[in-house]
Amino acid sequence: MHEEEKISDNGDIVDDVQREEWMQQQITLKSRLIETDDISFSTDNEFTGLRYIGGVDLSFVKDNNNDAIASLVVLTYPALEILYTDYQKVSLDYPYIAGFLAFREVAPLLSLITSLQSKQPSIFPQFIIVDGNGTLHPRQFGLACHLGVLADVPTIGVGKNFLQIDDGVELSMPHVKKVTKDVLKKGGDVYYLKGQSGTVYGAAVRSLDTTTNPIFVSVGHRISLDTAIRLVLRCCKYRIPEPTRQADICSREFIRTQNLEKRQSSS
DNA sequence: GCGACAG
DNA sequence: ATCTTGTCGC
Repeated sequence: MHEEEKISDNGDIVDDVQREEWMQQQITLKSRLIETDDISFSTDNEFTGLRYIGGVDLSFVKDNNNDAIASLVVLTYPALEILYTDYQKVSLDYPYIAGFLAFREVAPLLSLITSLQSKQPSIFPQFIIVDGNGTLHPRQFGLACHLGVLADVPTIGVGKNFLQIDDGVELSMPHVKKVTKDVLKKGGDVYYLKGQSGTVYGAAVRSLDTTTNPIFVSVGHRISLDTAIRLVLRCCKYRIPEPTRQADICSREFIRTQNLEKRQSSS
């Protein structure tokens, strides 16, 4: 019993063949990726014309790796008030594997987006912040890119932890961890994550003066890195930008009420 | 070969 | 991602 496969609770297997196929899909879809501003509002200081911002996230039920709550919220800009929330209980098909997060999470998120599109197109978000990386990825095609391309909507990737990329010591975990603490001294400070090849994958950003740990911002789709960073900073009331923070709160809240119902029905 | 590894 | 209370400080 010696295997290099990852087996999820529902029996699906991810072997080297599957990985290879997924890698090809990422490379193929990447040809459709747009890394420049292709948005319906201005990039001036006020972001004139920007009114609706989306956020997506998944939360998990403890003791169960396959069942999750996917949520989508729409906030107003610049007030950042919640205008719309939707969530869906989903059962995931594949386990989490670094570099292949999209194959686990993209389907339910896409479903929430298309649902909003048909239900209330008038408040459809002008971009969506995704809980996970975009081009800050070994093949420069993380979840935020994947979702952006499939939905054809501008997206920004925001990760809470750094994903190691194989492109020189500059992008090694220890180096980034050190430099990041050294360079990011106040809210709004930015450190570009550039590999030995010269590629800029994304940036470590300090959200606020009051928070030390950076967030990792990268291009998702149809937004340049610098615009993405400016937008994310405008969305930060706390370390995590409001769109994904509210989406996270939304799905956790649902899980909490589910647990309460269980207690009541079993007692 | 061994460890690292978004959520 | 999730398991988890208090606690130190502005």
